[in-house]
Amino acid sequence: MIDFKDIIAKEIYDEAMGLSTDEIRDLIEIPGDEKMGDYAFPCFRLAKALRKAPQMIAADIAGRISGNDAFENVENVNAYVNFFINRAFFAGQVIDEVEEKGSEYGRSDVGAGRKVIVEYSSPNIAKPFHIGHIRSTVIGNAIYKLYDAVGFDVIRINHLGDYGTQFGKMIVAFRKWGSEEELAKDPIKTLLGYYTKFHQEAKKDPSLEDEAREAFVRLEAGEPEETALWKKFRELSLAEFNRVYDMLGITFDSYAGESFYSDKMPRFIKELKDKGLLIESQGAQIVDLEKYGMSPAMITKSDGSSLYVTRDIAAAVYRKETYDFYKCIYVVASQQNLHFRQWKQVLELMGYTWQKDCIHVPFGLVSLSDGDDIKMMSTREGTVVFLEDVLNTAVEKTADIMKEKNAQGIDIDEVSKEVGIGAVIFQELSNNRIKDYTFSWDKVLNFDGETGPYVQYTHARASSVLRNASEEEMAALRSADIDWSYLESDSAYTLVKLLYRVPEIVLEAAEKYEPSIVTRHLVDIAQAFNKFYHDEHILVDNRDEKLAKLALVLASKTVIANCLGLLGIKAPERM
RNA sequence: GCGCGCGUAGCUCAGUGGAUAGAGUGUCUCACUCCGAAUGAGAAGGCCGCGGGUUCGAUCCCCGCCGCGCGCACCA
Repeated sequence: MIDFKDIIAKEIYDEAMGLSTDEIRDLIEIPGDEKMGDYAFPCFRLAKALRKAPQMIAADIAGRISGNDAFENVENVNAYVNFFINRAFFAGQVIDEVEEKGSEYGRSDVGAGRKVIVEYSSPNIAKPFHIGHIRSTVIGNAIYKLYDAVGFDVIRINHLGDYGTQFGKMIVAFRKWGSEEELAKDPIKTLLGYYTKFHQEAKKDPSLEDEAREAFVRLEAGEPEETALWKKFRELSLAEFNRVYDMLGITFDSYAGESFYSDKMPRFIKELKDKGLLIESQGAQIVDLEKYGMSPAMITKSDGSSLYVTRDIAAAVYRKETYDFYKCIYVVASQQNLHFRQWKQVLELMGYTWQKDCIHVPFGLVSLSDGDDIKMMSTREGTVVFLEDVLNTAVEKTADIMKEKNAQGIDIDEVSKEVGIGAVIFQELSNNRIKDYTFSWDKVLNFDGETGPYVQYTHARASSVLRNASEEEMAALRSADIDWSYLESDSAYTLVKLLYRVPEIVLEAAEKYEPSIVTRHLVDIAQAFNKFYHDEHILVDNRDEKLAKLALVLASKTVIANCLGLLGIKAPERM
């Protein structure tokens, strides 16, 4: 694919500037306003070296460059040299490339031969899969797809929260108030009920907390009764989680959660002791991190049982030894920033220099609106919105809209799932992941404007246009020489430029662990396509013009589908 | 109190050390005898939290405030 920045940098290069072509390349900008050209080179930085006003330098450079096929015009405006691309030439280059690569367009192989682990979703067993969990699940899945797209070998791990004192609580609660029949009917809601009750009762009778810790100690020691209960909770929960994962189209390579590491911890506790890092404090074993401005990392509690950090240390080393990863990415809420800093510091102190390849990818908090108040979701308080309910409601609403619009010849059951669930995923991936947000039914069920359904609609619309072309014309798109000069309009050109940038957008999104970069670009493409669609008639009588425009429609459809795929969203042909 | 993050249009959010700071939504208009109106066009809406500093140039980088959120050893 043609690289304009490269061409421009070589044209601009002059020894007296004191800049390498790479440095020049980095200075090249894409102006916000199309009237300023497609690429622009600001000359402010050269003023000192050349001892000339930036405006003069720009004029000199613009005057020097001429006769390059890639550009229609090069001119200077104030201190900028503005480059105008030869539109027909450019459209041909981009559309041919998309046509040739098809579903591979946007992908690359920069990560070839290297392994990346993405840990995401990681819900707590025996607790509801609520709207807060959508973040790690959907962002993590998109990051997996992005890394896969740029060529890495990706291992997806669902680090289930299937261990810890909370299971002591659950076991105690079940023994005191539980019943098998209730549990079988609606496992998670029932378990949540026990859990909530435990916390209510524990306020009155604090000895319950001790009882719970004791139960967890017995679980960790492998006592049969506690282990059997724990296994039951885990199986019932996983079955429910899988229902949601199926709806979202998400799978994992490993469900090795916290419990998986329970028998791997003694080695590290010994190692910490041998390395002189472990100190006893109030009966517990800790690593002092005061030097690093952090509170201590607790490795074992005074009753000898393990903690989160301990299990994460074991998990990290196990993964390094098992997979020899290039990067291990943890998609976990920003609330746990301190935990990850502590944990990385402990690994560093243990001499594991690869801890630098462990990357915490944080995201903001989801809260609930409660009248005028905004509050956190709390499993303990029982104030949660279930993700499954959100997905189902979105699907129902989509089906209603489709019926309203008299969708005929369309499988409403199938498509309403693709669109409804796509809407929820898209919404989740729209903003920078670090932003907090308040869950709102109105927002998640809005399908107008910058939304998933809008992008999918654009895809369906493009598909519809292509259905109106004859088989012979569709075949001609692949074989015939196309006259790209029919794609020189502003709206066609804006669209072509956005298609062109997709591979670099995908790479940037992967490097920044930021799927919203793709989401935003996708919206831009959809907007540009719709503008093109309104501005110009595609199925015109002139065969050459029709073929050129159809080729652009086909390329747009391909790119939209590819990008939706990267986000884990389907691209329906009709809706 | 300390640490981390956030603060841009009424609301939800993009954005970059550079040209006149952009979308969506909401409000008010306009466009379906025409390839899909879940669409497009237009109007209106801004001390880019406040004050310093660095720079030829700061919404962006640095420092200090203010506001909000999260976190700060026997939860995860």
